[in-house]
Amino acid sequence: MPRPRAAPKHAYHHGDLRAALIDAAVQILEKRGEEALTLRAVARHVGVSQAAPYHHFADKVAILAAVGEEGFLHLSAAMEDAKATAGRGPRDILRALGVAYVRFAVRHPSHFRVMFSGILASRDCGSLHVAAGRSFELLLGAVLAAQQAGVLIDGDPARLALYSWSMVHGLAMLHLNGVAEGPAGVLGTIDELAEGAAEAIGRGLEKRPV
Amino acid sequence: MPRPRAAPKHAYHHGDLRAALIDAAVQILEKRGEEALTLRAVARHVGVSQAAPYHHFADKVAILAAVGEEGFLHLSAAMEDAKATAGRGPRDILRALGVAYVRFAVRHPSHFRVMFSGILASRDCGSLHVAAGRSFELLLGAVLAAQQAGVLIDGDPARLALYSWSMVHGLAMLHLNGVAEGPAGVLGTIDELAEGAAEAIGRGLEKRPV
DNA sequence: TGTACATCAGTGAACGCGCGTTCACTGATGTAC
DNA sequence: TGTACATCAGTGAACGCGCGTTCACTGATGTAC
Repeated sequence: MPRPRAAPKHAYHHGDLRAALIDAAVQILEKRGEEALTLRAVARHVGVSQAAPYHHFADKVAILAAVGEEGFLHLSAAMEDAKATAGRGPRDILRALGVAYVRFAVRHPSHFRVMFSGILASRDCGSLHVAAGRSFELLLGAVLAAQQAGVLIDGDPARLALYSWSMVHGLAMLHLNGVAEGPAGVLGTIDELAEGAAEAIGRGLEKRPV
Repeated sequence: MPRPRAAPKHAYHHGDLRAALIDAAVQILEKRGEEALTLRAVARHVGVSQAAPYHHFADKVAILAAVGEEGFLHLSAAMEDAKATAGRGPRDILRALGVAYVRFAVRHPSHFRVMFSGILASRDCGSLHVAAGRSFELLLGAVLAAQQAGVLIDGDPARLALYSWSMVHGLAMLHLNGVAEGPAGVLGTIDELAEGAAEAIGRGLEKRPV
């Protein structure tokens, strides 16, 4: 995203402090973990006074919600992308969506963790919920299309979508916790595992002749 | 006025403070969430001085690790139980294990969250890792048995176990975040969803004639 | 074009708070003799 | 059986710390005239 104007080096005004604060929050999470995320640390990271963030976020929860929302927006974009470049069939699209989901989680672990840290349970995060809903609807649309094409079993499409989601969400979470490489040993790259998981759930939900 | 001898209602020594502290930690997590879990709050909850926990846990991480370990032990027990009371076939056992996993998560959400909060990544938690490993080996054993019975596809059994695990883990996590009832609408009880998910992954990994 | 002024986005100091942890201590308990 | 004593498991006070948040302020910016 091109910034409108290169800010003078030591301007009193930052230019786009809000975005910088969100970036800083993500970087702190990435490098030092959830415990280390404080509003003061965020302000320090950007090089701004500790009171400055309050001009952009009401409180600490608000900046976390912003990180989560950004995450869901990126996730939706990644899924749209996957859909656009996937193979022809509705099953190819579903598979691609699943793989894209895991890839997103691996590439943006801090966003991902915030997205599912319970922040969704907070009230007054309308735009967060909108962003999250959009991701789910993308998946739901793909399930519906596959059902209409007759390649997926019948039944509540939201339920099938939830199963697909659960599959890749679980893999992503276990991977992020290092457990996919822990007790299970070396099983392959996360991309391979994601492909395999998407294949497995696709197979589990496909319609087949009796 | 002669007072009756004060009954030793409140003994100086607690009896089993360690266990009481773990219980208190779980209850605080349950009622007030992760943020509220402090060693001082735990001590307060038990009615003991704030220094007392240090006779049983080296630091705050240690008590979390203890909660996690307890969780994995309970999970293993629940899985053993499910295995023992499941139907005859190896596929029935796998399904029962999956359902038991989700049930455990729903019934012990605080334990479950701690178990997968990244605590597994901490060093010096030998017994935690042993307990976690045992759960995974239970699942792995069931996968192996099913493969040997010829009802599961070939391939690295650890990988198939990871897929099964991911399926139910994802469902449990999404449910705990309230998202399984959120965008997806009312899809049924979590038990029904767990059955469906276990069925789906079982179907996805089953061996079938070409 | 110049200027007064409202508004915005920062600053720096301060507040009260609860935290993790340590310390010297003391009451309770178990055991050797 | 009684007792001295080591050990254990508590207490209560204190430490330094960093946190979230608020406040009165001030420099920068945009705009109406």
